[in-house]
Amino acid sequence: MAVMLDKSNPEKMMEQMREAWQFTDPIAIAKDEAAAFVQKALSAAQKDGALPGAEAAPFVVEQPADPKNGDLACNIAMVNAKTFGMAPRKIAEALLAAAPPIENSIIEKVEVAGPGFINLYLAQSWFSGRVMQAVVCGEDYGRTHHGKGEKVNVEFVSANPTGPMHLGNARGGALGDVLASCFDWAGYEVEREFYINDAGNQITKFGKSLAARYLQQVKGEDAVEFPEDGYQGEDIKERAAEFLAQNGPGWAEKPEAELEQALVDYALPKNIQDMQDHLAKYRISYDVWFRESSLHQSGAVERAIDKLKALDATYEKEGALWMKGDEDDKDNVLVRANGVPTYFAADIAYHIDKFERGFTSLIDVWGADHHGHIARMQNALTAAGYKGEALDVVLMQFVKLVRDGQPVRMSKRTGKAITLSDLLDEVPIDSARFLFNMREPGSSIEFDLDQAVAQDSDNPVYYVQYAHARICSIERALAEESIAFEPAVAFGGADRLTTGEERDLIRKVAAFPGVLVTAATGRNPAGVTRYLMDLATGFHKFYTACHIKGEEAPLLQARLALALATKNVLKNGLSMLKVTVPDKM
RNA sequence: GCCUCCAUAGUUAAAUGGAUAUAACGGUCCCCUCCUAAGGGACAAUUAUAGGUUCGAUUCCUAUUGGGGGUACCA
Repeated sequence: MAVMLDKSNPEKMMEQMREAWQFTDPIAIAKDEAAAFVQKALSAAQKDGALPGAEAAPFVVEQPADPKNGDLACNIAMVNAKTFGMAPRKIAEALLAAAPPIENSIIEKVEVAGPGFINLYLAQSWFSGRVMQAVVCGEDYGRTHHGKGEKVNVEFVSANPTGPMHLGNARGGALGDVLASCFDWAGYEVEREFYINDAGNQITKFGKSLAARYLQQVKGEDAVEFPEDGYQGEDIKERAAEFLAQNGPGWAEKPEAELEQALVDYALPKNIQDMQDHLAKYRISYDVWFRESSLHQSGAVERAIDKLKALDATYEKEGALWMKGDEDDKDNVLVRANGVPTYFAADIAYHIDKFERGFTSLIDVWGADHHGHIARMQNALTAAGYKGEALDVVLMQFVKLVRDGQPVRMSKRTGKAITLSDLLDEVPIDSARFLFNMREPGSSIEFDLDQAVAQDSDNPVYYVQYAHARICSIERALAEESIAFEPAVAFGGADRLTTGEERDLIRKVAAFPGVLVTAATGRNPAGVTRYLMDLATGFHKFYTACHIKGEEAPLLQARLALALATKNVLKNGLSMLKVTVPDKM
């Protein structure tokens, strides 16, 4: 990280910094340096006999929750109390006695603390560097090469095209889309995908439901019985009515199968178009819309079944073809006794297709009700000769809508179950996307409508956006006094950023790239929203404690640099969430 | 029954096995002569129960209690 900077030429200096720091995770680098420092101390202490020669247990360097315990802390002494047969504090002291010099390193001070932690304090130059890094890297700040370009497929929403999308799809949409962004920023090559279930049982049921509604509208409500397991929704009636208006009542005389097919051919593209429109309004655009029907047409489903047969993973019983389960997992039907493959069989073929398209990691965002499907999918993929564990399912718990503290089930306007489209009519997109990503996928959400529509600080998204608007406001106030940002002066003055508020904010700014890596690898974008709220808090505290306008040049420029660094992080973070980034509020 | 996820302030939620368990909302107060008070600050309040592993457990293991989900030739 040592860079020879040309301070006489600000442009060149910025370029040099960018080259040195772009796509790096400063916290990860600092941890590595700290670990190397401890490792050297260990070798030296063992060599001169201060510590026994036994092989040391693995240790970690982490960021303490409270900065008064250092910027970084190492637990090596505690984990080796047994291996070395010594008290942790004694081990830590022996290590520090043998430690290499810290001059010209990012470490400023090291001490033994608490039960035997080695606490490391980072040098002011490290803090200054982090401010400048976030400024010069601009809209790329936060991006890393962590994923090394690995191909990741994120499939989410994949709602049935037989009706409108519901609240679970709203959560899945926000979650999957932002998770995909996290992979992108963390250096993976990611594709967003929607799987359209345009084949199989539910389409048959769709056709029968449409036909029954059509015939009811032609012949009268009581003349035709509606199928018991049919789709009850109003949208089915509406589609049937549209078809009737366009094609007349003549279809009532045709064979039922023909009528059903005609209705599906009419309604399915409309429903798919609606889903695409609503998701686009929700700021989601997919790279691939994959049709289940294409797997049946191309023979991929048959090929998948043949493959499993050939590998002896199946057996026949009572006229059906069964897939053998794992020890804990039950056996499942692949091909029904009537010769029709199950959804499960098509899904196996679908995931094999993803592998064959070159993805090494498959992420599926599913509702919690699909939980039982995970193990059998992974087993089936393994049985078919693929890496079953490369399929990673993010299970999402349910959404409960709440207004005035009371659960809401139906829309006031339509009197029907609330759809994604209803929600977006009522709640700002910014709110919805942010709030659905505040909770971890595994915990159920109480989505508070009052909070989501609130235009004040009750709404977390405004709190974060306000921090950005405040920084823009500072820039405007400075511009009125004809003060512009001067990087060289800022860099020179950055060693004055030593107050608690300034240092806390710098630590948070430096954490951004690592937060995105953790969100991607942990499949948990909630880390990003929480981080942004934390960053906004850090900025608001800095804003209250440290003035910019009116200070003398070096300090003013250094603090302005910190504000601009924060602005870049807020902007990049909110953009990832596809939340708007206002200059003024 | 079996499988699985969950249980933390009044409420909703944080905490890669670490130091005094952290925030928001709600409650009671305080701060605009100052770059936006959509902000900042103070106070009170929490790990379901019983064991175990560990130098150290909200976190891991076992049991119990209480919730969600699954357990179809549905998707």
